[in-house]
Amino acid sequence: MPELPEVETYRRYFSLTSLNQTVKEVEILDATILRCPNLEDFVKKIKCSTFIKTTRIGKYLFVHLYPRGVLLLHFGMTGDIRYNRREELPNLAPIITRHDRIRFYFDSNGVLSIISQRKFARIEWWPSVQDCINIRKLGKDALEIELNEFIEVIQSSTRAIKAILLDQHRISGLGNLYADELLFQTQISPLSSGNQLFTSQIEKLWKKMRKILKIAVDLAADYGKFPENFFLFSRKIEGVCPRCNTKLEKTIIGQRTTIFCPKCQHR
DNA sequence: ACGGATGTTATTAA
DNA sequence: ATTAATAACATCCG
Repeated sequence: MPELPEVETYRRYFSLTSLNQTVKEVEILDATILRCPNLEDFVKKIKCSTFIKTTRIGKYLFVHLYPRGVLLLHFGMTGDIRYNRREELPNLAPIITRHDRIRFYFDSNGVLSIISQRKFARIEWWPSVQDCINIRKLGKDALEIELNEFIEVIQSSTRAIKAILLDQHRISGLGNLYADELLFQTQISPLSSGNQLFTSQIEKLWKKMRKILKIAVDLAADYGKFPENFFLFSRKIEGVCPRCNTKLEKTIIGQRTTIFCPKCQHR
């Protein structure tokens, strides 16, 4: 679900289906994900706008509006988008549409639905992408950050490396699953302090991070198609290390369940 | 029935 | 300023 590769996949889907379309109506099925005090005001900003471009930074998808502003889509723990022709909607099974929260009806006969099962998603209007990044203090995207910046981010912190990787203010895009994947593939303990890692280890992390994310993006974040040596297939609390067969350990870092091999991933 | 889940934010405290 | 711990958000799944 929605870490960087998933959001990039949504972005591509959005671009293929909903770009250069003008919003005729905004349907609010559940306002929770808007976190917006004034729904009318929100609708007014979107209505009659055209979706002209998409940008993704980390787990955030931005949709540029003509004539003004951008729409931020964040999916939280669960979420998706789905495009239909208007006449298809009534015929869709309830299990498909059950968690649709917001719908954009275009002046073509298309409809884009924003799905959020747990309502942890957020949709916000911003004047520009940069305003949003500045105010939310969003870190560089995991596929954009350069090696020297990455080294600086890691080495300037005493925190556990896993907590740094998950901190969207430092690097944006990695979530719990990919952070564990990355640390396993680089054989680095999630408990290692950032400032205690060797530069060579951080360089390895950076290269592997790019590699893993690119593979995932190329496979449209479809786990079923991932290389079979990926850690996520072994990442279970009762699991064993695919490399050495040692029982995997579980701990909590950065408020998130962390699973790693105590033998392969040295501190 | 209860605990946990791929995410973020506010609050509080050290 | 940085870090860490905790709760909250809302729902589904096993």
